[in-house]
Amino acid sequence: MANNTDGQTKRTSTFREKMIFAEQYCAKNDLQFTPVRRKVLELLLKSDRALGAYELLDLLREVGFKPQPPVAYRALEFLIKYGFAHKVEHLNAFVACIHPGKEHSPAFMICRSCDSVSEMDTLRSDSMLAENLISQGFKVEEAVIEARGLCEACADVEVK
Amino acid sequence: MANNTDGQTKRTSTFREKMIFAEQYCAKNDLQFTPVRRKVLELLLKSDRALGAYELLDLLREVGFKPQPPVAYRALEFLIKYGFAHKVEHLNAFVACIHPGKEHSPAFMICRSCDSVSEMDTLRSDSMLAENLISQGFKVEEAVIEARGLCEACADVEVK
DNA sequence: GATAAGATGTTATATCGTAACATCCTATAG
DNA sequence: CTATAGGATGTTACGATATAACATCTTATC
Ligand SMILES: [Zn+2]
Ligand SMILES: [Zn+2]
Ligand SMILES: [Zn+2]
Ligand SMILES: [Zn+2]
Repeated sequence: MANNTDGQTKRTSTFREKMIFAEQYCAKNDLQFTPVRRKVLELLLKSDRALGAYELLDLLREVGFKPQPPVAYRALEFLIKYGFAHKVEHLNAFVACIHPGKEHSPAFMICRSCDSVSEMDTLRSDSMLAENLISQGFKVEEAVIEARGLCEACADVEVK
Repeated sequence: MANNTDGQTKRTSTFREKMIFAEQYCAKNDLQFTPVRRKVLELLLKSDRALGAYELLDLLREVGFKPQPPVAYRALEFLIKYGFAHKVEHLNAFVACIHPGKEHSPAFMICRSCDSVSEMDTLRSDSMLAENLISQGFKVEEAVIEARGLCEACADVEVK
């Protein structure tokens, strides 16, 4: 989680930074960062797994909302549209973006053992892929890359 | 479709080759290439779009089968397991593989205008991606790449 | 306080996918 | 020629994911 001495602090800090960024981005662009939208983003940021829409609905109910499915889907639609979250197609589930505000197509690493989902740090995959496909006559506008396998921690455990 | 003088012939030929390959592969490996499985593969091969499971069910009914959903899903499961077809996650739909028998993770180009789905010719994307992610400590076992954009034909039309 | 735009509440339903169990079909063994 | 076992299919019933459509509320602006 962190390469400083206190994982929790590091994580909380990152979480706060992301929430503040979303706050400011919305203010700047006349977008309403409403309670449901804020809470859904919070829940996604706090999870290291991708969360399904109905899972989010349950979590929202636990904190006092009484939402029907469209509420979750609309919040997710907003977060995805403005780059705060992504959908992981292979899981029909959703994650917070690790670098919101930067134009990019996401690439995910999904661990089959612990179900963790992490977004690639680099944005290189975009250009790699685009160049490759353009040579085949296809004009890429958006791409989804989802790799399944073992995360570092789970690979270490499986050393047998 | 073809760079010979008769697109239909070329396509039919490819279609036949793929069916014969499946036939022989199943015979060699003690797999049953049953009527439903054969028909589903035929339908996928003849389509340039990805087909949903319920769409396949309708098509099967048109040719005399009377299948319930599990029938289609089981045929697809078989075809995917042995490399004759892939699922396009972004569409919740299925396509025939263009190079069955070769171990690979598929990469798709999905046209937003005509809905055509084509699989990448090369298998390079596999190694590209794996190398990239391994450097981040993730061991890729399988990957899904789905690019959305414009196919060559539709890009030409949109020249405005 | 009227108006309009956007957000949310609510119902109902569409779409995608699977668990579970019955039945059939085809080997190969006794 | 049964028996029995495995794989394939038929069938019912449901679970999980997602959206259409319309009512209501909130907020900002005029
Ligand atoms: Zn991202
Ligand atoms: Zn893991
Ligand atoms: Zn393929
Ligand atoms: Zn096209």
